[in-house]
Amino acid sequence: MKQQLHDLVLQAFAVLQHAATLPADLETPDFVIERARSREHGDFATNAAMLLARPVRRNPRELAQALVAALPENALVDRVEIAGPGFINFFLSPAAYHAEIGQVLDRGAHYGHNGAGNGQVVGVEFVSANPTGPLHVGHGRGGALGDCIARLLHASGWDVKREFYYNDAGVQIQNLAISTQARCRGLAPGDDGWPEDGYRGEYIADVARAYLAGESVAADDRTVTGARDPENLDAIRDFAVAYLRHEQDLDLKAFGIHFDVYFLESSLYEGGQVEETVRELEAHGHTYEEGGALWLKTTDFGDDKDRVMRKSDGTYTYFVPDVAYHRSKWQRGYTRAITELGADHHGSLARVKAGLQALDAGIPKGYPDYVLHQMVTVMKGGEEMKISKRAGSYVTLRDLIDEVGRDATRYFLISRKGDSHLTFDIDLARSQSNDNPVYYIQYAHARVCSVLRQCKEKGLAFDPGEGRKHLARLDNEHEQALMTELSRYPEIVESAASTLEPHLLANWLRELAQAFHTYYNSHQFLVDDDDLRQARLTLVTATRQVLVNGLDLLGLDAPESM
RNA sequence: GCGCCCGUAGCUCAACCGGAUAGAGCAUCGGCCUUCUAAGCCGACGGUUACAGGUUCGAGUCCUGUCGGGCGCGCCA
Repeated sequence: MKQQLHDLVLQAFAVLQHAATLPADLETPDFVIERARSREHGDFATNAAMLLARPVRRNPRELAQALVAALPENALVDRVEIAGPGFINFFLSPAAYHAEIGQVLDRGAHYGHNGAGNGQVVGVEFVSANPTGPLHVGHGRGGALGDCIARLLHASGWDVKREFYYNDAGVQIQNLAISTQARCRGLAPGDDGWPEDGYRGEYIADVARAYLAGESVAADDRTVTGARDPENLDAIRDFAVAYLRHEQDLDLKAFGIHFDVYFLESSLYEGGQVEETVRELEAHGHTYEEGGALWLKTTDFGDDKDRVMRKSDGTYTYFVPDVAYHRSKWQRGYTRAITELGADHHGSLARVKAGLQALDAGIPKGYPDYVLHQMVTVMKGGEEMKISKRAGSYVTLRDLIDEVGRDATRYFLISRKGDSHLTFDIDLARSQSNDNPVYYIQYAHARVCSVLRQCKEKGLAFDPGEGRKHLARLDNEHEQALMTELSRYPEIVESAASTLEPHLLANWLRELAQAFHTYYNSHQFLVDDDDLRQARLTLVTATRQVLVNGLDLLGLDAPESM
């Protein structure tokens, strides 16, 4: 709808230029078509005339008159009004909405999708937790965000690759190995001989038990069996990494997330890509030696100070493999890359971007797109919840899923903009009542299903193909409100995808559900009047389709009964 | 000290990359079940968008400054 109106205004603009009402060399203003907020302003409005006013030095309302007069006839538009400082308000015809209902039914699961991505490859990296413990709430937020972004981009015509990157070799992994070894020896946190900064969570004891029992765990296409030997640190490390990766896989599965690629940091070293990256940076003259270390001149690319790449002991700082990793994304054909991280890592963004630019490899400026999320505070019984039994020092994703279920967890983590802190209220998320937006939305879907079931049981005729002929019977305010809401869906998907902000969709779904519930309470659908019943059930069927589509983009179920 | 993010109703948060009278939910108060699921609906109350300037037809949104909160500033990851 929006696009069609946009085209109409463009045509009017061209007409005025042709008639010399507007200068022929005038650039088309960057006008927008937007939804009118109140009913009296029609369905859509454009600011085109107000934007023209300045360059041509004429009264905006006068220009609006001219534009309106030049608008081509179109079946979508009933009438056009000029209002306020020069807004052009469009009042759509009922037929415009009926056609949209037809679109919903015809396109089905694809309604709302668009081709913006044009089949290009986009790599979406998210979660990327190191295998040193169960996933925590922050990973959950990143996971829900990344997964929904991936779904939105897929629906927008991108070829999406979901990627999980993890460090399987560094200092933290060594710490994991030592901690597990201590548990193997029967030590507990606080005991003499317990490693300083060792991982204190109870889960480490589980790893040690499994290792000593010689259990086998499968992760990342390989199976590792516990060697039982408490002295073999390498074997312990291998086993612990596999064990915890397996655990994380279970967490992710329970959360409804899958990845196409698991990328190991160690592979960058083994494949020589870290070395290559360093050589390229040196070859392009963006490095220098000082104090026995190798530095990268990241200040040439917007960082606030230069960074050490290779320490004087010969090892690399962590950002070098980060650069090598993102270089590999580019080399693997990801014309676009999205990296989802906790906001506590925002300090590394500038240097990774700088490193990529310093490669002079044709990587676009600004690559990759970073999406950050702020912290999550978990509240329960009016108090902040900080610890879990298994992990000790933090609330795990599994804790949340166990407490409130997968759908509520996903919804609550996705429903707020990433860059503000999130308070996760467990009591609210658990409540199976009108307090809970997840159930509110799903209940709308279940109600539609229930109505359609009853229709069948009562032996009443209903066929969407037939109902489409009678949509003109939908003439009350609640039906109009619902149709208007439905027609917004493609715009919401487009907007959420292009801004990488799934919360727009989460919030809108609530509005759609509300429009449906209001309608449900004010009008009977299963009426005796055949044509009217067919029309109403057709509208309700279209509503169900859009609910299903929207819930799916958030990774939520659409239950048929509740 | 420097950098990034945030500050909107009592609480949790929206506000379509500058638009018209700033919206929801929760909480509080009051109504609606002999009718397709009351996990629902309707209504009321609630605001100087932290503060002060600036930009323009028009600012919660952009710019500057102040205050308050979070995070980051290592030859740690």
